[in-house]
Formats: sequence, C-alpha cells, structure tokens
Amino acid sequence: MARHLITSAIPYINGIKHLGNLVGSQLPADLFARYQRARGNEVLFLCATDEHGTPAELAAAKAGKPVAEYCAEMHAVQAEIARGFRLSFDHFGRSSSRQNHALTQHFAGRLAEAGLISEVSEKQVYSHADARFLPDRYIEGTCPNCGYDKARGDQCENCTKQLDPTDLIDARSAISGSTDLEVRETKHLYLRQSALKDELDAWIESKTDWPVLTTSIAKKWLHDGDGLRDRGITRDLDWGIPVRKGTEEWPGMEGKVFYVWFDAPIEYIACAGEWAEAHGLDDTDWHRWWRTDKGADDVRYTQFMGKDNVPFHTLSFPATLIGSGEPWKMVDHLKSFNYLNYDGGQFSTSQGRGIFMDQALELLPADYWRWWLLSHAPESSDSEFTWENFQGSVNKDLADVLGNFVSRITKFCRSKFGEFVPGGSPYGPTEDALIADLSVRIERYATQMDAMEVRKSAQELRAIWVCGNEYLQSVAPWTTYKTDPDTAAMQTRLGLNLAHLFAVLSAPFLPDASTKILGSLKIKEAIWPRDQSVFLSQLTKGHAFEVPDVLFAKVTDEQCEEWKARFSGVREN
RNA sequence: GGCGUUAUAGCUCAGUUGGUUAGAGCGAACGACUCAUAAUCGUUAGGUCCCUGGUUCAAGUCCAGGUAACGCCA
Repeated sequence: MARHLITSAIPYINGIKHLGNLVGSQLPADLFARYQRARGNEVLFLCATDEHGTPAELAAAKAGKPVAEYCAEMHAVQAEIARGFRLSFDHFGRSSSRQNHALTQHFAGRLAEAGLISEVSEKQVYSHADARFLPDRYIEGTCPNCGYDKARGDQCENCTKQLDPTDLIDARSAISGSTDLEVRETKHLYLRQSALKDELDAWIESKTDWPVLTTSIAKKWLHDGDGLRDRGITRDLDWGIPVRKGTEEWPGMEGKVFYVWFDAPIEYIACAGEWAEAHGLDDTDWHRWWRTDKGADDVRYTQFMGKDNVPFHTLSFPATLIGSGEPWKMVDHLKSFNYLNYDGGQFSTSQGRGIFMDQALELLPADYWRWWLLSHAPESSDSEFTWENFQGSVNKDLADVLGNFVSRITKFCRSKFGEFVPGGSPYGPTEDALIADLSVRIERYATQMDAMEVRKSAQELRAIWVCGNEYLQSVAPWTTYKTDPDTAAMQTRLGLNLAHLFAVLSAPFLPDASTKILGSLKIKEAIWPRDQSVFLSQLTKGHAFEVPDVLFAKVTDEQCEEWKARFSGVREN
C-alpha cells in the first residue's frame, strides 16, 4: 500500500476565497486525495489557514476585533465552506497553532546554528500614531514624479515609478492617515538562501517530471540577475510567532515576529502535529509522515498550489528544510496551476471581483462547481470562467450524460421489472466487448489520475459515462423487451451495474452524486474496480434498488442571466 | 526595462522524442431512437496549426526574428 502525503497551499485568513483560489490548490488536492484513498492507499491530506502578517491585522482592525479573535472566527468560516465543497482534509489546521510556534522557532534555531541566518540593519518607517512600523505599501503620499496624491511607498500606481517611502511628499500612514512618521534603524534576520543555491539548483534539476510551469519559475529565481537572493524572515509586528532561537531568547530580536512567508510553509509540518493531537495520537504518528529517519522513507509527498506560490515552495521552504540539517521529507511532486479568469478579467479578492466560495454554494451544490472547475482546471495556461461555458458543461456533462443515464436505466427497470435487479440470460459478446472497452478506458483514467492530469482525467471519465449511453442505445432493451424479455433483463442488469461503476469512478470528482447513486442502488461500500467483468456482475437478480431523484438539475437560461448580472460587479461587503 | 507562459476548427482545449489525409468535447446541420432530466446515439460540415525566414527527405512540432495576450520581477 502506497503512502501519500498531500498538502494544498494554505489560504490566507483575511476573508473568503474565490473560485480561482479553490481550483488552484485545494480542489485538485482533494481530487488526488480522494482518488488515492479510493485506490486503497494511505493518505494524509493537510491544509490550514495562513494567519500571520499585516493584512490579517488590518482586516481584524477593520472588523473591530482583536486579531486572535478575528482569525479564530475566520478559520471557522473557512472550515465550514471547505466542508461545503467536500474538501476531505484529514486536518484543517492553523499557522498560529502552538505546534507551528514551536516548530518555526526550532527551524530558526537550527538555521542559525548552521550559519544560515544573518543580521541586517535596515531603515524603516515608524508611525507614532499607529505605534508600529509600516510596511512600504502602507505608506501613502504624493508621488514626486507625477504628483499623484495616493502613491504608495513601494510604487506609484499612477505612473508606475518605483519609490522608496522616503521619496514621498507628505507621507502618511495608510492605516491611520497620521503624518507623524519617523525613519528608524532596526535589525532584521535574513535567511541566507544564496548559500544553498547550488544544492537547490541540483535538487530542482533532478525533478525532470515536474510541470514546466513549476521548474521554469524556480530556475528563473535561481539564475536571474545575481541569482537567488537572501530573504528577510522577521518583521516588526505584534501578531505572529515571536522570534526565538529554538526555545531560547534571541538577543536584539525582542518584540519581533517571524515574517509570514517563513512560518506559513512550516505549518504543513506543524499541521501534521495538530492532526495527531486532534486524534489522540502521539509524535511518532506524525513523524512517520514527515521524518525520513522515522518512517517517512516510503512516503510520496505532493504539493498543490497556484503559480504565485511556486518560488516559496521550490526554493525558500526547501532552503529551510535543507538548511536545518535534519531529515525532513522533501516534496516529491509539485503540481502548480495557472490562474482562472472571470469574464475577461482576473478574479480578485481585494476588489471583490468574481465568484466567492460561499456565494457559489448558495447558487448550486458543490458537485456542480467541482466538475466545472476540475474539468477546466488552468493546467497549461490561464483559463476563463464564463457563465455560458459553465451552463453548457453542467447541463451536458452532468445532467444529460451522467444524470440522465442513471435516470433512464433505473426508470426503465422499474417500469418493466420493478425496483429489483432483473436476472435474464448471461452476458453475451456485445457485453463482453463493452467490458473489454471499459477496462481499457478505466486503465487510462487511472493513469491520468495518478499523473494528476486533472483535465484529461475528467475527459476520460466523461467518455466512460458516454459508453453507458452508447450501450443502451445500441442494444435498446425497450425494443428487445417486446420479443425477448430475458435478453432485455440482462441488458438492464448490466445497465444498473454500469451505474454502480460510474458512481465509484466518479467519486473523486463528484462525491455527493456518487453517494446518492450508491445509496439508491443500496450499495454499502464503494470499492474501486479491479476486474471489470467481476465488478459489473456484482448486482445480481433480486437486488433491490430505488429510483433516485434527479441527480443534476439543469441550469436554466434565466438563472444564467440572473447570476451573470448579479456577479458582474464587485462584491458588496 | 528584464524574464516567463501562451498563440491549433465559431467556443473550450488535446497534439508524446519532428514522420502518412491535424484530433476531442461543446455549438451547427442532417438522420436514428422513444427507456430517460425535449434526454440519448450516429453522420456531416468547419482549420494558410499568429506572421516571416531557416534547418531537414519531412516542421503544428526544432532554430532565428517579429506580432499579440497574459503573468512575474525590478
């Protein structure tokens, strides 16, 4: 039995994610996790909320709540929505957990001992009114270049000129508006990634089966310009993991916290600790997933993320792991996605543009979204969501091809033989040919799923559903019935067995519909098919079933128009 | 400004290491069927594979230059 450790990029805490975020990490990770479990493999599928950093503090302030309270609430909201989309995390953790505090401080200590941390003095803007240092982009002022009065400390959005906060005229805090600012000298820790450049380079070079998107981004960061740059890992904030060297104080770093990018990926590991704790397990139980010296040798680790996260996962996080000198499990396969666009532009959290996860679930059940998003996953390039395309896919693939198949076979059987699987003659040459064809197709489907070729998997699955309709159409049991009821009974029996097969194969994509079909066929346990001839003979004469309700309702033109209008602007709150 | 990705039928996309008449789904037209969510199945029609030049017996596929869209970095 293979063992799969699977992580999805962890969503940031400040609000509900949109469908573009979902399809880029959590959803394909869930597809893979469900598939591997269905194949009988051992899976640990982890995700968490990324809770530290300035945006979380500001969002909390805006909500009028202490940041810890805000994060706890938003974590609960995101967890609930994840359940709504049937994301089957073994644990949905929090980067603010006790485990992550300890582990992040541990890594920092190890890196310091290895000589991979340097101290750098920097000048930073301090706001007296806000009682805090301000990141460049939270300082506003008039652009010295074009006179735009809302230029940010890092760049003027009007003329695109790069700026330093000190360049701004009449600089003020973007948080409070206060102009009582002061430039102070402060010390920060840097991770000396550059010292690990050759090791990282060799490691990336060895990953010949990774998507081009992944390796090209990593190589660019490794070789561009002066090569891999060192990166600050501390910030002057209150909210975060206090800077410590392992369990000890770090002189000169009092009152500082680790930069969010440093502690967020470590949460992948800490989350396993949270999972163990939540299930009454001990350290050895999660070490066997993460420590190659403690049983994780045979683990295959796969990460899922959008392309914006690739540099952290291919370079910075591996630098942390390698630099620690400890035998942590490194990622084996990194599946990255491009962006999903919305009606001609980008989905945008900050602008509230597009469809957000909670809104999507208000319109339609999870399976509808899962199918469209996965069958159109932005694997090779950015892809585009349009309502017409969504409506077409849902109506044709789900309602007409799969849903209607289940409906026609169960209703036909009920009308001729009652709600029991009929017996009739044994399968003949036509049925054997279908079984042989399906065996080949299912093998192809499994190959694509193993390779995490999301779109191609969806295509193969759909083609398998079509086989069911083709079969019924060609043998036409409604005609056969008139002259040869025994043969019609056999054809119907195979049709019902096909519905069982489709339910099991479709479960990773459509967990709810799968459960519904299995329920109506009164099948207790979904077992992945090995031998199609055996699998398709499981439902035998006399097995009771019920005709299910409509599996997938069609999206009407009216709904489509309404939703299109409703989601044309930006989100209100 | 530097770099990256993409450019194939009306639409969404496949096209392995260059190799016979470039594929699929949707949409369209026509036909078959009538069990079913007016569902299904079949047939057909649609392409100077962004442009120019090059390498080769052979280029959608490799090389050079250009154009366009998107993205990343500064």
